[in-house]
Amino acid sequence: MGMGAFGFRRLHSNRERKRLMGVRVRFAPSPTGHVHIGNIRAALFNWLFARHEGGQFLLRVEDTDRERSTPEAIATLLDVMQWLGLAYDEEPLFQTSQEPSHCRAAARLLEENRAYRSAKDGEGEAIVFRIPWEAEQVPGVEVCGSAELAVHPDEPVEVRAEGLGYAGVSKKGKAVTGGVSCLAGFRDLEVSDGGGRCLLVLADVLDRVFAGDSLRVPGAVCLRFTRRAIAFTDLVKGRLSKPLDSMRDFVIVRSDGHPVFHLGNVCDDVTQGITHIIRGDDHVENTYRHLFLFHALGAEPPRYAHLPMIVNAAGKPYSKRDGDAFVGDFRDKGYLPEALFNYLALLGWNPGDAREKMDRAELVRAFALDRVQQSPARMDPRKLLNLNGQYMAEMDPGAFRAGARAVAASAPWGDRIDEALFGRVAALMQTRTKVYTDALGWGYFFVDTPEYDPKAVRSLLCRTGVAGALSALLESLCRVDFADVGALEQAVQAAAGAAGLEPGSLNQPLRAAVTGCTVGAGVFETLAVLGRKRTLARIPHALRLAGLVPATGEG
RNA sequence: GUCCCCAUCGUCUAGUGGCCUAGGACAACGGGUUCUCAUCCCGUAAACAGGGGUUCGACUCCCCUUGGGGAUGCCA
Repeated sequence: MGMGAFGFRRLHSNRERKRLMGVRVRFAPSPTGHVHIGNIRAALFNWLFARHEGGQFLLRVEDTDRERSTPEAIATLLDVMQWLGLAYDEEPLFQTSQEPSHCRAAARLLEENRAYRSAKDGEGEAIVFRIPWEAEQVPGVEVCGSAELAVHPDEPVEVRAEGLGYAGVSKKGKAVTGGVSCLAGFRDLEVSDGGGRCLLVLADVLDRVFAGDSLRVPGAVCLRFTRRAIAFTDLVKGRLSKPLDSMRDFVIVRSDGHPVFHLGNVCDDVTQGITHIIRGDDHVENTYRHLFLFHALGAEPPRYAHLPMIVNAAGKPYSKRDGDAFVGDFRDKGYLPEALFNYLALLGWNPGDAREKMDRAELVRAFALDRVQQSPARMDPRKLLNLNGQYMAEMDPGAFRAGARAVAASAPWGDRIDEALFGRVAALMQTRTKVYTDALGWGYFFVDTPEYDPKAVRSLLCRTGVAGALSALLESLCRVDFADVGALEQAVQAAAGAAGLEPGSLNQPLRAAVTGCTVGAGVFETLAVLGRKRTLARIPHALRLAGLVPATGEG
């Protein structure tokens, strides 16, 4: 509350802090294939969270896998995001452009002795990040108490700066060689043999070991140490932790000089000022490591929210190789982005009430990470189809027509579409359409002779009295106004009545005769759209097909 | 092997110790409305993985088992 410069500075820094604390999230796909449903769902949750919080949603293209990253994959990624309405703020950051900065960070870590060079398998020297021995300085690291680990005496315990190597004991008493565990996992370590004699006290040799010495301790059966763990509170899973003795130092720069994912990812999160990381829970293991990296880089780690995976019909998580889960395929199959968006939002999240059909604004308003599910979800194509049908039924007729028209263009009859007629058909079919590709079945409106379903022809047209009634109907239809649905209905009912048929019982046979199939919009509306010419031509054609009147030259 | 995570109808889910005789949605099935289909309406079937605790009381808390997934890469 002071005055003058001090007060002003305070105000300024508060504003500055507020700017820095505004929510900034990112979607960080690697463009190595088609974006699948699981990825895009993560993007969507990031987007919803950012919009709900009034924050920023950033895009980062993690294209450091130069072998497999392609410009095409980047293009489809952007395309699909735009289609789904996942607009990002600021310019996308391409990770490869950050490589110099990643390398500088690695150099600094090396200088500060937080990382070291290591040659392995004759691959040259990579830079490896060390889980710090002084781990307690890292927020989230806690002491769990003393721990004991049985080791197999046949294999020596190896102590090196890179970590502790030892063989565990399997249930059957065999030696199981694990990898090397980071030294930081074994505070106060004492190695002892079967007689309980202490073979080694780590503290006594620590300086030597970090200086490069490596020790082999044969005949050990027990490791006694103080266990430490790294913990964090996940916004969806709650408190998560992992003991350090189950971790190992990890490579941050390959021997070819290129930084690896862990370094790049963390550096970019720092430079982009990311406040919340929302990603698939296949990343929780990475988080434990990244927490150490953030600290070593002198940065505050972001909050984390790990989303459960979306699994396929077989119950397996979607992978980049699962072609069938490519988001773009849903567009091609005739789904509406709004519907897919809505459906995906409900996969692993719910608003806490019975609402399901929710538009974007509603989802943004309702979205909260604490209502995200902890268990994996399986995609249900039938529910998506149902939801899509709801959206289609309610959408703007002009938009529906345009969408259906685009799909119809790829039909065999797509090059013979009368636009005015198409408009009438679309209006007629909209409420009963589930996906745009349903329009592929509208061909009978646009071709001279539709394809007839033989079963329908047989079962409907061969009924007693039907052939006669249809022939009689042919006469009266010559005089009916086809624009008058009521008049059409009257004519059909009259023909049925005259033939001694139940009212309405001529409807399905008539439908089969003029459309070739058994389902569709109301038969009189269909007739009206079809028009007199095609109706009059098709009825006798169908009767001939059914063998009810003699063929007259044409097949 | 080790470590981490997860577990309610076929599927998505509600449920935060008594309101649960476990609710909803999609799908399924039956019925009604309608000329068919879709819509709409009514109804039926369908789940707390198993075992131990804790508690007066457990779907809810703890432990174990089982099952699933992830990590354990100089992939991201």
